[in-house]
Amino acid sequence: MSAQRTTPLMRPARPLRPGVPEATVARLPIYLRALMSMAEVGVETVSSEDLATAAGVGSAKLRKDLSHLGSYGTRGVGYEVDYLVYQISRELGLTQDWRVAIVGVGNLGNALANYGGFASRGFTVVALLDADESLVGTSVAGVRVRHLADLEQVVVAEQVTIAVVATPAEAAQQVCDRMVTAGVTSVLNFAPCVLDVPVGVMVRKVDLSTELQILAFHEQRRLAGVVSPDPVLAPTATEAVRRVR
Amino acid sequence: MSAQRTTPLMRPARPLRPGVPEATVARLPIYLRALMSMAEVGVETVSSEDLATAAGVGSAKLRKDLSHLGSYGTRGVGYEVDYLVYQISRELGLTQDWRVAIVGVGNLGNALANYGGFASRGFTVVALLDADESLVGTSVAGVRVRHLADLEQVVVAEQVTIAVVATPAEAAQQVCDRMVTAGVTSVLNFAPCVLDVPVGVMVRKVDLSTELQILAFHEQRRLAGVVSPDPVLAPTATEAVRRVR
DNA sequence: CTCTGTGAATATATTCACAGCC
DNA sequence: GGCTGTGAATATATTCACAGAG
Repeated sequence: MSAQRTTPLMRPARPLRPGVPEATVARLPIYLRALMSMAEVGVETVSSEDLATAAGVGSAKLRKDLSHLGSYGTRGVGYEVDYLVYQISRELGLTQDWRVAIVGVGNLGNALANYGGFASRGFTVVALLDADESLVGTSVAGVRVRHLADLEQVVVAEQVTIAVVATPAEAAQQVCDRMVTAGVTSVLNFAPCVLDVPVGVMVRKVDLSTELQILAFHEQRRLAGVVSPDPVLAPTATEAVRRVR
Repeated sequence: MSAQRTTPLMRPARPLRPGVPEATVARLPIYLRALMSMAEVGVETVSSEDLATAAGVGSAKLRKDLSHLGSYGTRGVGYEVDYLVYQISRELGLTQDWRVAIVGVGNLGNALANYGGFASRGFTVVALLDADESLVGTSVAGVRVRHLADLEQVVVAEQVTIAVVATPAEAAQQVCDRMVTAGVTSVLNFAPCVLDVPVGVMVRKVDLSTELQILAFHEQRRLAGVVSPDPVLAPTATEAVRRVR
C-alpha cells in the first residue's frame, strides 16, 4: 500500500458543510418527539432552554443542532413548535413514507410490529417474515406473516427499503445478505452480531447486551469508589457497526 | 483527587487509570463478543487486524481502544484471546454479577427476559414486574412475575442494581422514579421517552423509532443524489439521555 | 520481518460567551 | 430585556505513520 505522504500545503478541507453532523442527526428524533408532545398539549412556542430540558440536553447544544438545519427560531421569542416539527421531519426524511420489513416474528419481532409510534411517523410495516411454518399465514399487528423463503419476492413486491432484523444471531447474516441482494439499503439489526454489508448499505445496531455492559462499567466505577465522576453522564453509545467485504 | 500513582513493579500491570474514553467503552462489548466467538471455535491468538474486522472497526481504532486498558498484546504476534476476554470482562465489570429487574412483561419484556446472552455474562434477571394482574404469578423465562405494587419491596429484597424499563411511555417515568428511590442506580430505558433522574443515576436509552429515523435521514440523502458520501458510514448513535431535575 | 502501542495530526463534538435581532 | 445564532475555545475521537518489541 503506497503510503501517501501528507501534503503539507494542500488541504481544501471542503468549503461549507452541506451536511448535518451525525451527532446532531442522532438527536433530532429526540427533539422531534419532545416537540410533538408539546404540540399535542397545545404549546405554540418554545424556548431553546425549555426544549433542551424536555430533550435532556443543554440549551447551547440544542441551538447549535438546530442551527445546522437553518434559522428557524425568532430571537427574543423562541421556536414555533409546529414549524420546527415540520422542519425536523423534513430533514429526517419523514415527510415521505418508508416501507419496512421485519424479519423474525418472535417476541421481539412481535413487540416491534406492535410498536405504536411506528406507523405514526413515516414508517409502515409492509412485511413480516419468519422461518417458522406455524407462524406463516397468521396476522400480527394487521400484517400477514410470510415465509422466509419468499423474502426476495416480498421485498420487491412491497418495495421495502428498510429491513429490521429480529432473528437469532445465527440467521442474521444470511437474512441480511438476502435483503441487500433484493435491494434493501438500510438495515436495523437487533441480533447480537456484527453484520457484514457492501459499501453503500447502512446498518444500525440495537443491542441489549451491549447497553447493559456499558451500564455495568459505570456501576463498577461507582462502586470502586471513583469519587462520583461529577455528574454520571453517558455521552456516547451504541455504535453503528458495519463491515465492508 | 489524589491520583494514585501506578506501582511500577507490580505484575498484573494496573494500567494507569485516567479513565477509559466513553467511545471506547461503548465498543468493548463488541470486541468481547467477537473474542468470545473466536474462543468458542478454538482460536488462541488474534491480530488487531483480524479482531478489528470481526468487530467492524479499523485496526488502528481497535489498538488504540485496547491500549486504554493496558498492554495486553504481543508485538509481532497479536492478542491472546482468553487473556483479552478476561481483561475486557474485568474492565466492563462483568466479573461480578449484576442483578437486573425488568419492568413491563409485554412482548418486549418477554423478549428481553428470554434473551440468551443475558444470564450468560454477568447479568441475572432477578425480577419481573408488571401491572397486569393476569400476568402476576406466571413464570417467564423461569422468573415469577410480581405485581408492580411490590416494586420497592422486590428491588430491596432482590438487591436490584439495574432496572430495565419496558413499559409504555406513560408509565416509564413513574416506574423509573420508584426504582431510583428504591436504590437502583442504572436504568436501561426501552420506552420512547426521556427519563428524568437525579444526578448520579445513569440512564441509557434504546429506541426503535430513533434508529429508524436516523436510517431514514441517510436513505433520503442517498435518494437526493448526494453523491454517495464515500462509504455510507454511521459513526455515532443513540445518545444516552438523562435529565437532571 | 510482523504486528503492537502510541505520539502527533486531523476531524468531530461540545461548550462558552456574546453580538445582534426581536 | 430576552432569546437565538454563531464564532472561538475547548474537549473528545479518529486516523496516520512509525518506533520499537518480539
